[in-house]
Amino acid sequence: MNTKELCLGALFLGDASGYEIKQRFETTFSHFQKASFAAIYPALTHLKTEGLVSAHVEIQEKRPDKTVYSLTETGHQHFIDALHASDGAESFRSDFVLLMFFADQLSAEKVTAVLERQEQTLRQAIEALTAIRNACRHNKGALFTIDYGIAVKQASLTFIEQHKAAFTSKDASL
Amino acid sequence: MNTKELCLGALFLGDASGYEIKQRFETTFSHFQKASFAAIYPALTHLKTEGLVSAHVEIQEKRPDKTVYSLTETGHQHFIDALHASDGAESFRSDFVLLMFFADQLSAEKVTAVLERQEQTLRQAIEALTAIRNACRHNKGALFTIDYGIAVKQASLTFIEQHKAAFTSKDASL
DNA sequence: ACCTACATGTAACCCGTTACATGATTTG
DNA sequence: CAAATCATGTAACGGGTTACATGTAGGT
Repeated sequence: MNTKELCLGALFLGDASGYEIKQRFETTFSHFQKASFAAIYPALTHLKTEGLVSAHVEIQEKRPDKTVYSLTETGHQHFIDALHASDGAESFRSDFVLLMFFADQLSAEKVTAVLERQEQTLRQAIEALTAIRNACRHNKGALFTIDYGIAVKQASLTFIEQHKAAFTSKDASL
Repeated sequence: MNTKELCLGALFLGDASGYEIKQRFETTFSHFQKASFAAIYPALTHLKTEGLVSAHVEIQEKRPDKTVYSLTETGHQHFIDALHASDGAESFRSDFVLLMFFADQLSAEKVTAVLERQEQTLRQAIEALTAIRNACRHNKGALFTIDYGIAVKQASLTFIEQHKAAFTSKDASL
C-alpha cells in the first residue's frame, strides 16, 4: 500500500485536508503506517486528477484556508478493492536489533543507551496507543489493531527488561 | 543503516561473496534487515572503491567463480563507528494491521484468509529463528536478538489466536 | 524436460525523504 | 520574543525494487 492508497484509507474515516490526513497517520495509523507531507500533498493532487477524491476549499478565520478532500464513490470502491488485493505483507527493519546483534563490539555505555532508548520508545508507544484506544472502542477492527500493537510492544518491553542485565551488569556471564 | 553498511556487518561475520552475503541476510539477519542482489552487488563495488573491503576471485570447479570480499581494517573501523553513530531506530509497516483495521469493510473470507496467512507467516518465522538459534549460542548479542524475535513473534501469534474468533465466528458480538 | 542452486550484474522505475519556502496566529 | 500550530507545497536527492540477462551443474 503506497501513500495514495493510504490517503484513501485516511479519508475513509471522514473528509480531511492534507494536514489533517497527516494527523491521522500520527495517531490512528501511527503504529503500522506512516507518511510525510511531501508524500501526502502530491498524492492528493494525483487522486483528484484520477477522480478518486473531490476537493473543496474551506475558508477559515484566523487560520489559513484549507482544501478539504472527500472520497468519491469511485475512490471508495478503489480503496475496498485495494484492501482485497493486498496480501497483508509486513516490513520490519531495526537498527536496534542490529546494534544488539553486535553488542560485544560496542562500548558498555552505548549498549546501555541503546537499551534505554528502546525501552523508552516502547513505553511511549504503549502510552500513545492506550490514549487513543477509547476513541476506537466502537470499531472492532480498529480496536483489534490497537490491542495487537499494545500486546506486541509490551512483549518487546518485557523481554528487554528481563534480559538487559546480561549486558548492563559487570557480571557478563552468559 | 543502508545496504553498504549492512554488507560490512555481514562481512564482519567472515569473508563472503555477494551471493553468500545475501544468504546471511536471509538467515542470520532475516528478522530485522533485508537486502536484494540488486542492492548488494553495487554496494560491494562501491565499498571496494572506497577501500572498505578487499576482494579476490576464487576459482571453483563445477560452480561459477566467485568474488570473495573481506573487511579491510578501515572497513572494520568504519562499521564499528557506524554502529556507534546509529540511534537504533526502527521502521515497521504492516498491511496486515491495515487490513484488520478495515476488517468490517472486507468479506468474511478475506478476513479469515488474512488472519490465517499472518498466523502461518509468524509460525514459519518462529521456526526459522529456532532453527538458527543453536548456531548463535556462543554469541551473547546474536542470541539476544534471536530470542527477542521469537518472543515478539510468539506474542503476536498468541494475540491473533486469542482474538480471531471475533472475526471468524458467525457470532460477531464485540 | 524442468526446476533449483550457484553466481553476478544492469536498467528502468518507483517511491519516499530532507530540506527549503512562505506566512498568520497562538502559546509559553 | 521564540517556538509551536495551522496550512500547502516544491526541488533535489537517495535508496531500493522489479525485471531482465546469462550460464553451469545437479536433482526430480
